[in-house]
Amino acid sequence: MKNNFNIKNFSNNLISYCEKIQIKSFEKNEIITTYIVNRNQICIVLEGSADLMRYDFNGNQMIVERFHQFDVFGEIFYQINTNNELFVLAKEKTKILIFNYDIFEKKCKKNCKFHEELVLGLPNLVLSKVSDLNLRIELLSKKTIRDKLITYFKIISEKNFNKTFTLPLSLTDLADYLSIDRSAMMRELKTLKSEGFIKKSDKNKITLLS
Amino acid sequence: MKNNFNIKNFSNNLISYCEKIQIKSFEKNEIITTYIVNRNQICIVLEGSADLMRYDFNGNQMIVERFHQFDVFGEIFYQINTNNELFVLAKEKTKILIFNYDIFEKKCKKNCKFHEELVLGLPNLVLSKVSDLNLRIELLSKKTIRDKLITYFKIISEKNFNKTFTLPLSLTDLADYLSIDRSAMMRELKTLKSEGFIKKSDKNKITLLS
DNA sequence: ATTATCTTGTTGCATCTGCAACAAGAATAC
DNA sequence: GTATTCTTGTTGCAGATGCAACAAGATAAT
Repeated sequence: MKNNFNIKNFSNNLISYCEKIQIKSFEKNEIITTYIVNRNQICIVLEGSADLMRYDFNGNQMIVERFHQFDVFGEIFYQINTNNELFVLAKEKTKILIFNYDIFEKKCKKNCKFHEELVLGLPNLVLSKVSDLNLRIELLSKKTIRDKLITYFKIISEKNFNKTFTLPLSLTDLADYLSIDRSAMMRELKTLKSEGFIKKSDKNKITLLS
Repeated sequence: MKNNFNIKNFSNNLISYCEKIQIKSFEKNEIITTYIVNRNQICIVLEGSADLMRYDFNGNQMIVERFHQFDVFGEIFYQINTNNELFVLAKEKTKILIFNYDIFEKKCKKNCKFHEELVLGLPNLVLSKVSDLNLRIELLSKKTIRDKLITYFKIISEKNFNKTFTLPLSLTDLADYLSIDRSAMMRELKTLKSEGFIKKSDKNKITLLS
């Protein structure tokens, strides 16, 4: 976006550690962090993926949010405590960049370039996080499954500059993302297909026709 | 939150203008900004309120987001262009702080304190924006109107440290915020009342009983 | 003071959607 | 190579929800 910070290069070039920034590795199903203790912690996924999980008041466990490479997360983004237990679970072997929000205010002793780059680069990551959240809100705000799907497909299609595209999510995950029942989604998908709005080749390859 | 930047004091003390930061006033129904031209513009509501509006593909106009005092907005938060025309409309007499994202990189000529404070303070505003968005996503993700309402009430109640609270929104606006049909919401409200989950005195005063 | 507008409140109805339950194919683990 | 898990696909059904339409009270505008 606006400046040329690139988290990928950044993490690749990370040789000499900054004392305020850690990189930790997690095995599948390990807890990366809980959202009770680490109020000011910010994390960035370097490799792998993780789920933010909640035990809600009925005791069911659900996925609140999914984090993939270069996503930013942390309790600092969840100021309002809904009394739910939130924690982040590694979905696979995962590498996480961990630091505290105070890196904005306090320079590290070495005054390292690494630290400085992160401070400059983080805003962009947060901005793109906001964008993602806004996008999801747009989708969740649509009242029907049909509208959710059509809007989602349009966006993916525009992103790929192509009417035909492979979904970046499994259909199961897509239903979760749109917060709709999977079977109801499959039904609507079938209707959209039969009405000629979309074509569905393979499993997750879709062509917008309208 | 983490540092003691306070946008309220900040804007009150704004006497000598920074060349990179503007304050503009708008009358009711004036267009504050469009989301086509001003890609890197960031705005903060100082007084009044405004709506982010969209003309969607069916031609209907709808409110995408509502901004109140000290809310941050701008096209920069909407990276993915859905080909919709987005613009921000003043709902009343409104005062807006306007600047460009590049204030992060480029200091102004005067090197003024004002500029510096904003750069330090903006991250907090954005973080609380992210919090708000996450909260809304949590609500929108609930599958039933009942769950949306109960979760919303719990949050407001916890925020106010009180089982009894006055809704910060009109019921009409609440339905919009939760993206549900108002009449269906009224129906559910009545059910919740009759089942003893809530008490509803006045119009917008609610007591959680469960 | 009198409109005009906005908000709350209600109902009937059609249909959309979640849920449960199941089956088959694909991918992964051991 | 076989078992296990995950994903896609399908259906019936009951209940939830959106929509349309209306009425009355509250606010705001002139």
